[in-house]
Amino acid sequence: MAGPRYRFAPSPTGFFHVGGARTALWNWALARREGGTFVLRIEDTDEARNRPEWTTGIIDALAWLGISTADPHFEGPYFQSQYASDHVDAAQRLVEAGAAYYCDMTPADIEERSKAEGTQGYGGWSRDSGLGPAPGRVLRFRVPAGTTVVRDAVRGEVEFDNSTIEDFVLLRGNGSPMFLLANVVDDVQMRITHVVRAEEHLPNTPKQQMIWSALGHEPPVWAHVPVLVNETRKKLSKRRDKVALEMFRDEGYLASAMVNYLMTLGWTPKGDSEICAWDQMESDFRLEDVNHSPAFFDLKKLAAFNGDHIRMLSPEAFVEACMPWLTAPDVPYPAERLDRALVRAMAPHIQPRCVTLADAPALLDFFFVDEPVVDPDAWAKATATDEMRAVLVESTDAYGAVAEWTAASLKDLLERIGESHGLKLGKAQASIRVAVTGRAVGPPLFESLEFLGRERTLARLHGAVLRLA
RNA sequence: GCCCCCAUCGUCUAGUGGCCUAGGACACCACCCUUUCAAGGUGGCGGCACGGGUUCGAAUCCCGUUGGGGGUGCCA
Repeated sequence: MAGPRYRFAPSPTGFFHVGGARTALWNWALARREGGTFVLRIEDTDEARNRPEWTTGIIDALAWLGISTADPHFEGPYFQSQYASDHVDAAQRLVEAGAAYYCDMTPADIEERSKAEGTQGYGGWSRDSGLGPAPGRVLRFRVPAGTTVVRDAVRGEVEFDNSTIEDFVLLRGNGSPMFLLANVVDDVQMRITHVVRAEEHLPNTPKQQMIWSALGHEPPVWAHVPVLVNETRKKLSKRRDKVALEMFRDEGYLASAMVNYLMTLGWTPKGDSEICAWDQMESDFRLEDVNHSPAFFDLKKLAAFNGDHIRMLSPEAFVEACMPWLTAPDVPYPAERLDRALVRAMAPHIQPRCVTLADAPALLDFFFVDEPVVDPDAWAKATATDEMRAVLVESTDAYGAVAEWTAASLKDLLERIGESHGLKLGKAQASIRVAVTGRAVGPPLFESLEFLGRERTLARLHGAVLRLA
């Protein structure tokens, strides 16, 4: 496919970082809207190659976000490790062009010498020693005098004085290429036109840009987007923070909500609402509009987005999305007891009560268990007074004799019984609710009773009346 | 140390010299609605880091200070 080529280059670590997810999404939106290509290049290491599940994890996570390998705009995955010989070849060309030289100083040598001279870092001491390649010698880039200007789509022009950049290492003493070199060589070879990545890479960009030039190519369009931070304004880290996308997926966050939240962290869609569909965001997203400052990854706001997106689902789609949670191993009923039609009927009552899909089972499980597990505190509160107990007993009798088993008539009946004891509906329904569902809170009671059915409701009420004695 | 980036309510942001007595969203609080809990509705709390300029006029432009973050490895 012609058009711009955006590359996304994650390194496999066993989980997919939410910050990486946002960068992927922004690249994806751009590549698609501009009729270009999203190039996935896995920056694998030895460890990653021994753990293929790390790579499939990345692909799965991208797919969950809607970044599909089957899409015509998707290209890859490539693996950096496959191109190691190209990296070394490129380094050779740099030597021939005089843009790189060999250096035999070890880190200890450098420290000693800089200490002696009272300077900082490597001073380019081997620049003109004319050393050839040999084991233990590193290849360094000969940083030219002058300044390097990085043209960045989100930050504008960033100028670096080359004298502040030391002659960095291209090839290690054992001949293996450094990340910086490998990265550029791959980008050149894959004809990458746009590099959109996290801000932490900005200080290394002049180095990469110099390699691009030394290799005889125009550098790509750079774009350094702000990092995601935690409440202490530090870069999100796996140790302290919840950063694995997979974890959110497994906890019942909707992909659409995750995508919406991530897209709008550091960028705002045109319209008057930040709750926004993918197509809209894809057509609105501009690097130029991305914020310059780090953004706090706010779990509460994510939760709010998720609730909104759950409510936006059609009842059918909601049921479908909930199924994995409603049939999970830890659910208190056998999975085959789940009544999908019943869930569908209850869906409008369940949706506004879910922050995540994982909340659904607790709102519905009383339908599918033989006997609900009664929360003792809730029971005690709901049967605390003589009036409340009387309501439970009388409504059990009345429900046994009711002609029409509908939410409306059940409500009507209970309302009257409650009034005769000076209780409003809110109080009067409490004991019935706990008796039938086991909990003090849940979906609307009378609708639930209607769907539960006369027989099962009455059985639970009789059991509760017995427990009163 | 040196280099780079950043700075609007607690948080995410709108804002590109007059429309700003700074708008929205999340969170929080109150009230309304109500069949518990939610959802929904209405309202409230709350911010341009500081100091100098430029200008008739600055959240917006410039300089400095302070604060925060990142980079600076034979890590990726």
